[in-house]
Amino acid sequence: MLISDFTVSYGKSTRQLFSQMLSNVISKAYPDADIPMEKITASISGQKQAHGDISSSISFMLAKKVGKAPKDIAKSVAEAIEARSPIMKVENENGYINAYFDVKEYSKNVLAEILEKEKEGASSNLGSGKKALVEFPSVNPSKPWHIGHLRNALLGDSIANIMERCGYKVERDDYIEDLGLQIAESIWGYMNLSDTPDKKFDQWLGEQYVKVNKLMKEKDISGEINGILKNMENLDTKESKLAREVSEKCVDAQYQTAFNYGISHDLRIWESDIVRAKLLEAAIDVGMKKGVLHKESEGKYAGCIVVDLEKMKEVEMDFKNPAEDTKVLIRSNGTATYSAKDLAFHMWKFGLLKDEFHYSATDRKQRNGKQLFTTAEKGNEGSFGNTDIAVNVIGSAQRYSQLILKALFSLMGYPEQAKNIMHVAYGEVALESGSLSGRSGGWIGEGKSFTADSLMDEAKNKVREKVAESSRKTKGDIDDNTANVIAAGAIKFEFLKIAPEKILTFSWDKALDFGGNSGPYCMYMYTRAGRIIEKAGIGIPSPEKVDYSGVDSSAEFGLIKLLSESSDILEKACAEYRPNVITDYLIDVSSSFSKFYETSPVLNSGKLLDARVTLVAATMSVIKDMLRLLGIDVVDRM
RNA sequence: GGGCACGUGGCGUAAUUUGGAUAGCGCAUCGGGCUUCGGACCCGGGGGUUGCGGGUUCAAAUCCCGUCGUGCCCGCCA
Repeated sequence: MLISDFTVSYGKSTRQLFSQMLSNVISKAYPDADIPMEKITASISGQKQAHGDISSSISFMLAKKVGKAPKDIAKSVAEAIEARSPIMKVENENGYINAYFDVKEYSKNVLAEILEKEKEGASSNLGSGKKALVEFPSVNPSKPWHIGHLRNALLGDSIANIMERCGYKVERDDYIEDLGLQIAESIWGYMNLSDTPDKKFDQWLGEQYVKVNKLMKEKDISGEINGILKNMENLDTKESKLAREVSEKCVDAQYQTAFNYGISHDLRIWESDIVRAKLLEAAIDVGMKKGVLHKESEGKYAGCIVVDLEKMKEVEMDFKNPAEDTKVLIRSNGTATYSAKDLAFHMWKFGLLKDEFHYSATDRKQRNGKQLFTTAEKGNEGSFGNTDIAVNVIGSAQRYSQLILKALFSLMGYPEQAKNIMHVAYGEVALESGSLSGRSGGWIGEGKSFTADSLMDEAKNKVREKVAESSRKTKGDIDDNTANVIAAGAIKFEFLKIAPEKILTFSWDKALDFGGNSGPYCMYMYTRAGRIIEKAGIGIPSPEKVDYSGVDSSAEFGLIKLLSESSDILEKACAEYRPNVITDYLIDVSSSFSKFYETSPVLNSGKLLDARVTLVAATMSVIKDMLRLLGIDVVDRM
């Protein structure tokens, strides 16, 4: 039987085997205890510990039920268990039941599995048969991406990668709000300031936007801007056409940044096309017909279409926030609030409204090689939307509005969809001093600006510096593409290793520190490993034929056990929408590998050569694979 | 006023969702290691009452109650 015939990874199947062994003994010895299988499985701790290779704390739970001491239970259970490969023996210690692996057998199977599935990498069927639509970063088309937008985009991109690997059919969408006030202000500047674009368009536009906002404080131009805003909403006006044109130029410039970072999308969705497709009217219509929304005839909200928040409390338990009991969806002047637009957009996402979009393919190059589509005035039908899960990568500041959205879905009779709106609420990116405000231009900074572009430039400079100072063998030379890959890897890792919900306080020193727990550290271990394989000059032995009986050092077997967890790590990262699960694992694997090669020579290891070369190859495969999930490439030399 | 999130050595963080054996790692600091598979590395030392106070439990960073601090949110802004 091939390793790849296992439906779950070898590491996981070994743990399942242990659960089963425990369950068999326990159900016989303590038939009245009624311990469900899940409890047994949950009692088994991971492989990164000193007591046995895996261990269970189930005796403590049993102790209460059967009125015996945990130690005695553990002893009797451990003695009753019949070992089955790869679990070689089971012992009790302080009430815990510890299993020990057959090192030879376990090593062979783990490495064989990794090398057999080299191309596929870690895998899971968590999402098979389901579609997930991941929306990110949905930046206003009036400025360049700053480091806050970058955090959003990196989270979105890697979550999309992770879900894709878990079997979801993934669509990556970017929602572009080209009809908002910010754009009206930009357009005013575009029409009234005599500047001409002399740099990357998003940068130029963003700086101009800040100028307009300064000007607004000096003289009253808000009337003119409101006039532009109003005209923009009518799609036939020259203001509207200009807004779309300027926005497109800006988004194209933003996507140059995305390209440099290796972030890709499937579809751009324009707010003006949502208006064109009349999604909003359709959504409000549904809401009215279902009696969820109604038009107020008197009082404070006379003339508005609103939803009663008291009703929402019935469907959404967490909904305790609002000070008022009414939420406006359509203003008395007929324009839509953010919540209304969000409702319509999400109904489209779930295929609850007829898809009236026109789609057209762009010729924009993407790093993933896939074609980027856009909604457009004219175009074809497409197979977008119709998702099972909507993953929204949006700042935690918008928790409340995301909650309203979910509650609206519940009220309108879509409880399943409400449950499947996943808000990946990430903490803001803060500066050590000041804020990243777009309006006041905090992102421009003093000296270095806090844009994704300038971060990349700084990181590339740092990479070149590092190469020049430390490398004896690469002659201090590095091509631009390699510098880009390393710089992007460093930045991505740095951002993704912080748990999403935490505030990320940006500092140049930290961002450009390539030592310790960093992307370059993992990449470096990969290149070192590559050189070892190269020098060994025996290719990669077939794991089936390798003799692992010499594997005994804890560093070596520890690494092998760690490698066997990659699919579980993938699944955990996916279920929790937390790429930092993967960065942590990568640090573990990389430092484990580092310890291994410091202590265990490969090239002069005699009989162990085949086994160790195989281990090095498998480690490379896992590092590369996990980095790929984060959107990070490896390099051969650095 | 109400809601949500966060609080872990000097600094940055992991483990909290699913309670388990000695709270893991990086930076900084002190001391070691390149004629031995590339030093963006490794080894060792010092540094923690996991904000505080209670409670539950054989077992609490983790669960419950209270409290303090920080941030965000509660609009006919988006």
